[in-house]
Amino acid sequence: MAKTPEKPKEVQYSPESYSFFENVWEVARLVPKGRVTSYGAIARYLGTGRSARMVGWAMNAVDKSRLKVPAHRVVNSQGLLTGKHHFKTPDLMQELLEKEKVKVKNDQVVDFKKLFWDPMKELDL
DNA sequence: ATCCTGACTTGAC
DNA sequence: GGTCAAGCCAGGA
Repeated sequence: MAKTPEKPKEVQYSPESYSFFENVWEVARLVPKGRVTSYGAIARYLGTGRSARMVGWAMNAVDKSRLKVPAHRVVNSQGLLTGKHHFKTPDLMQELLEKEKVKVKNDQVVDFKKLFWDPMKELDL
């Protein structure tokens, strides 16, 4: 299957699943070393579907929550380090990735497709 | 309360 | 391969 067109299904935005941010952090923390994932993948895994922006927002909240989340392993669907500018230093994200043997060229993850870690595929396997 | 912005994604042109 | 516009929801002014 190439891909699923779409199917938002029911968005579980119940008071119970209000821990959206926590879920994001949890999933992000599950990303293996040397792998990367995308905001949309996490969002979809959580069932939010198109609200991938909130994932990024959750990352911003990470710093506030003092939780240890490898935000550098989360990039956009293109494999571009869009969030690098929000790190302590703009180059920190790339350095962290390179430290994990992830090659980054021109703010873009090399072999992103290969290193891509899909929570839905890996966790729901 | 409204309005604007944003670490995004996808479809259409 | 590009660019443009719309959908998404939470926070800050």
